[in-house]
Amino acid sequence: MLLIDKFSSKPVYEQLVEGIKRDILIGTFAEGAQLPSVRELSALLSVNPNTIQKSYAELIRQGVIQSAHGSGCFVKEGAKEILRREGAARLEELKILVRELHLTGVTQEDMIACVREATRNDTSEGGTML
Amino acid sequence: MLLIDKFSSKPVYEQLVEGIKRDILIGTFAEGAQLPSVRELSALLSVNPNTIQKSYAELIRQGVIQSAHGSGCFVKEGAKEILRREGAARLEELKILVRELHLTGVTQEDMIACVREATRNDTSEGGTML
DNA sequence: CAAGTGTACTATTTGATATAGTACACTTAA
DNA sequence: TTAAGTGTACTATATCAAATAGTACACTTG
Repeated sequence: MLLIDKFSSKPVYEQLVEGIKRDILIGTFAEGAQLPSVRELSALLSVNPNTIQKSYAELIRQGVIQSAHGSGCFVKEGAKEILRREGAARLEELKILVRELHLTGVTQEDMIACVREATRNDTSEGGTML
Repeated sequence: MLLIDKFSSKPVYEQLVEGIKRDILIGTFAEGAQLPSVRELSALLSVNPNTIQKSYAELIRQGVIQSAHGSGCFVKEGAKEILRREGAARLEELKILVRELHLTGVTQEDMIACVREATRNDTSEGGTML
């Protein structure tokens, strides 16, 4: 489900980090599962191996995955819980956006309706790539 | 109320554009009012004049302000209406963020509560700078 | 005329991003 | 033991956006 938007303003390595996190949350990559190797993912996405490695290093730094030197990278046990806490912290982002929209005249009702609609269980909506 | 975060990942000129828009919405800069001159704002914010000009040019492009060659830049009549329409279009951003947070386990209720709280008429909360 | 406006240049610097290529240490399975 | 596949660590290079610096010109206002 991993998809890279070559034309996005967001750096590729960042898209990868977010995409893999999403795939962990929705179960595409289960806890304990092995991730694609640096070279494999590089070839699959036509992205430089160094860029893939940078993404993996960032995920390791964040405690979401771990690497076993000669064997591969794996999703850490407890990764989903970490990502959930992270999401809770991002409520602040939501608050800021809501304040901005409110300034422009978007009503509370419109925004609540938007939240309701977005939290319907739509099975669609993409992961990242792979 | 204009504030520039020198360490933000967002470019200074972009912060300026957003900040001035916010100041127009909250009335710090009324429609028809004259904006600070390029050189004045440059000195005030310790930002290069070229950067200020880039921001003004962008605001002109968006139809929010207009310039009178030797006399200054002014907020266009109808600017607030333009910004309101823009805000309505940004509901899509809200939807995307809500979906992301929902994935991480943040509940619909939590987010609705967040919307309610953020749309309380708090007089605080800053503009941009100046 | 003088001071203050916007505007248009060119040049330079800086930092992040990404690519390219090579090399080494480790693990796993044949 | 060997070979192939892992992660990891380098150096070098290219590119691009962003920002600064400096200069110059046309216009408006008093």
